[in-house]
Amino acid sequence: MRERNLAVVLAVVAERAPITRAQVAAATGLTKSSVSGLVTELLAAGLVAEEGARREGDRGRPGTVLALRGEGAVGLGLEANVDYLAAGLGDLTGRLRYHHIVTVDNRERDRDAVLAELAGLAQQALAAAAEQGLTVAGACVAVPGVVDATTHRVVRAPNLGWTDVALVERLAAVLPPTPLGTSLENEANVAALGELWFGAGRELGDFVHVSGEVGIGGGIVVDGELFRGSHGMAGEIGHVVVDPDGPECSCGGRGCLERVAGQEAILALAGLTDRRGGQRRVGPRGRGLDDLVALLEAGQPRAVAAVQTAARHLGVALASVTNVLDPDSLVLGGGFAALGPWLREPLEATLQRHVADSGRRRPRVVVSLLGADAAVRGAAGMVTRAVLASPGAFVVSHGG
Amino acid sequence: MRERNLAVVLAVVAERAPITRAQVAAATGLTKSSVSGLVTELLAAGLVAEEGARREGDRGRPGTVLALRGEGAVGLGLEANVDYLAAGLGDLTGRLRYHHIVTVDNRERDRDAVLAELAGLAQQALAAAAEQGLTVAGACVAVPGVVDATTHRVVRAPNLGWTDVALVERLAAVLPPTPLGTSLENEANVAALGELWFGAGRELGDFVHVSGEVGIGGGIVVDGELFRGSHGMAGEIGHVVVDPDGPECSCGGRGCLERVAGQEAILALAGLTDRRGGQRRVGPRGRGLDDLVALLEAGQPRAVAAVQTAARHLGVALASVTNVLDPDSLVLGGGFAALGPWLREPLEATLQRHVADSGRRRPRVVVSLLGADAAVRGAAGMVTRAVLASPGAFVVSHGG
DNA sequence: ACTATTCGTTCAGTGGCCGAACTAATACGC
DNA sequence: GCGTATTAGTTCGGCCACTGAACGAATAGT
Repeated sequence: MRERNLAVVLAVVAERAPITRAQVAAATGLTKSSVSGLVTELLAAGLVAEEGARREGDRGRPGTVLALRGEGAVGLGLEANVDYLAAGLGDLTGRLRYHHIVTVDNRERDRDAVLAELAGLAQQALAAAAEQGLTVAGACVAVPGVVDATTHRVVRAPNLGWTDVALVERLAAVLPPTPLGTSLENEANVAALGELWFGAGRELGDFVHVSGEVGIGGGIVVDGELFRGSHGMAGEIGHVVVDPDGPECSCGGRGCLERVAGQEAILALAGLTDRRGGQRRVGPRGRGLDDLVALLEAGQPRAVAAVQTAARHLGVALASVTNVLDPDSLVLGGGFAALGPWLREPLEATLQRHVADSGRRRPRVVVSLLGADAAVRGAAGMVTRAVLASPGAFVVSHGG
Repeated sequence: MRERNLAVVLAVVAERAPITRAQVAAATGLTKSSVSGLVTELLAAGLVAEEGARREGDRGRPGTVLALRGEGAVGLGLEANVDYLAAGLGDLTGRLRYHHIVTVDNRERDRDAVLAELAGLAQQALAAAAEQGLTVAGACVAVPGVVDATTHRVVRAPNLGWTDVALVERLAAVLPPTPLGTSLENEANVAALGELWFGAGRELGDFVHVSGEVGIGGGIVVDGELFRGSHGMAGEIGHVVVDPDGPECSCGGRGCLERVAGQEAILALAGLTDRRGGQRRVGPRGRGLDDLVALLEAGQPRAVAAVQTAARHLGVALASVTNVLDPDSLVLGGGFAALGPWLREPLEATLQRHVADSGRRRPRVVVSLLGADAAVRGAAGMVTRAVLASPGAFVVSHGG
C-alpha cells in the first residue's frame, strides 16, 4: 500500500517536475500530510531532491520544489547488434550520462569474443558511473533476436548467428551485482520503448515503431507499455505479407515485407549492393545506408525510385497493421529514420489508400528522434522505469 | 482498499467455484480473518452464496462451499444487427437466463422502428428478469459499427445505414434505470468478449476473434481484455490488404480481405448470390449461408472451392495479423463458425506458409462455440464483469 | 508591523489487514 | 465411545498507513 503510493508520488514528480509537495497532493488526491511522509522517504532514498523554493501564486509561502535526483539510480543499457556494440548510462531523469559505441561487424566473429567485448564495454560504463557518483540500479541487454524472458537466454539471433546463448548468466559472472540484476530484451522492443520514453514517443499515444535494419523489426506500444504477444514475439512487421506471390523469405513464406523493403532490398534496387561482400556492409551504422543517403541528397533518380518503391510496400503493410491495431502514430526508426524525408510522402499516400476510414484515423507518420541510439537508451530506461515503478526496494525501512 | 480486496476475493470465487473460505485465503494471500470479513459482505450483497459443506482433505472440519449467486446480478445484453434483433439475460455465473431473437431485415427499415422494436425486446427481457427474481445490474447494446464510448452514440453503422444515433439516450428514455446504466459497444468486440468469457476463449490465452458476417470484423483479446486501439477501431481485419491490386473496397482501398473472403464474395464464388435481391439475403442468420452449408455438406465442388479460396485469402491476412500480434489462437466466429470444418484445413496450410517462425508460434485455429450468439452473451457479460470488477457499489456500507 | 495567504509538519483518529487464540466439525485410533 | 489430530471459520487485540484539523513557517501587500 505505501509501496504503491510511493510509486504514485514518484511518478507525479517524474512527470511534472519541478513540482512542490502541495501540487503533488493536488495531483494525486492524497492529503498534504501523506505526501509529506512519502516524500521524506523518497528524499532519504536519494531518488528525489529538493531544489530551492519557488513562489507559485501571488501571495503565500513559497513551496519547496521537488525533482527527480538523476544520480539516485541509473540504468546500464547494453546492445549487441550486427555491426556495432554499445553501452550507455541513463539516469532517473532520462539524461544519458555516458555513451560508448564500437562499430564492429559481429556476423563472422566468434561469439565468445563478442560477449567478452560487450562485458568490457559494460565494465567501462560502470567505472564511469563510479566516477560520476551514480548509483547503478541494474542493467538490460538488447539483442536483435528472440529472447526468453524467464530463462534469460537468447533463443535465436539469426543475424548474429546465435542460438540458445545464456547471455545474462555470462555477463553476471563478470559484472558486479546490482540491486535489480540484468535483464534481456529484444532490440526492436527496447528501441520502441526508448523512443517512447526519451524520443518522439513522449508526445504520442499508442504507436508502432518500425526499425529498418537488415531485417524490419517492430515494437508496439500500447498505453505506455510494450505489447509482447503470447510468445513474446509480437511486432514482426517484417513478415507481414505484402505480395502472396512475391519472393521467398528466410521465414519460409513468400512476399514478406522485409524482402521488398528491408535495407538489402532497397540497396539492391538502388544498385548499391556490394556483390563481393554480400550483405556484410549493410546495416544501420554501415556504409551502405550512408551511401544511399548521399545519393538521395544528390537527387539520383534510381535511389529515389528505390526508396519510393520500398515506401509503397511499407505503406501496404503498415496500412494492414493500422487496420488491426489502430495506433495513434507510426514511428520510422533505426535505418528508416535516416530515410525519413524520402519515405514519408509515398508512405503517407499509400496509407491513405489502404487504411479503412482513413479520414478518421490515418495515423501520423513520425521520424524517430533517436535513430539507432533508441535501443541503448530504451535498455537503460528499462532499469530506471523499474525503479520508478517500485521505489519501495530502494527506500530504507521507515524504522531506520 | 477494501474495494479492491472485495474484487480480488470475488474474482477467485468466480474462477474457482465451488471453493471454501480457506482456499480463497490460500489463493489470494489474504489471511483467513480478512477473507472471512470480506465474504460476509459479499454474502450480504447477494453476490455470493453458501452451498453446504464439502470435505477437502482426509481429516478435519469440512469447509463451507462458496459460489457466485447468479441471481445477485444479471446483465441485459442487446444486439441490433443487420438481419436480426436480440436480447438476452446473462447471470453472474455466466448462465444465459433468457434469450430472444427476432429475425428481421433492418437494412431498409426506418431507424426509429428498429429502435422501438429493440426497446420492446428489452422490456420483455426485464419482465422475464422480474419473474425469475433476477436483479438487473445494467445493460449493454451491441451494434455493427463504430461507437463512441464517451458520448454513447453510434458514430456510423454502414450496414444499418445509421449515422450519429444517440442509441443509449433513446433506450434510457424508455427503460427503467439500472445501477450501472446502459453502455454501447461494437458488435465484433463484444462477440470476442463473449467467446472469451463463455465460449471457446475460456481455454485460450490471447486470441483474435474473426467474425465472418457481411463484412469481416475482428476482436482482439489480450490478457483477458479487449484491445481497442487509439480510436477504438482496432481489429478491422476485414481491411487488411491481401492483394494490393485486388478489387476496390468501399473503404477506398484495394484488395481488402473482406472483398475476397466476406460472405458476399464466398456466395458469389459459389454461385449463390441472388442477383435480384443483391446482398439482402446474406447474413449470419440469413438464407445464403444455410444454402452454402447445405451444398458443402453435399460435397458440391464449386462451393467447396469457393470456401477454400476464401480460406487462403483469410490465411494470408491472419498470418500477417499473427506476425504482428503473436496471438495464442485464432477463433472463427459469426458466419465463419458454420464454415469451420471446410475453412480449417486450407486456412492452417496458409498460416504455416506465411507465419514467420511458424514452427514455434503458429496459432491454433479454433471454431467459435457461440457463433452468432456471441455478441449478445458478450454484451450481457460486459455488465456482469463490471459487477465482478467493482463489487463495492453493491455492498451495503459495513455500518448497516 | 500586521494581515492574508499558501506551504509543510505534527498529532490524534480511523479503517482495514494481520496474527493468535478460540470454537466448530470431522476422521482416525484404541 | 472417547480422546487426539486436523482442518475450517470466527473473534479480538495490535499495527500500519492514510485522513483531517490544527499549528508553525514563509512571503506579499498594506
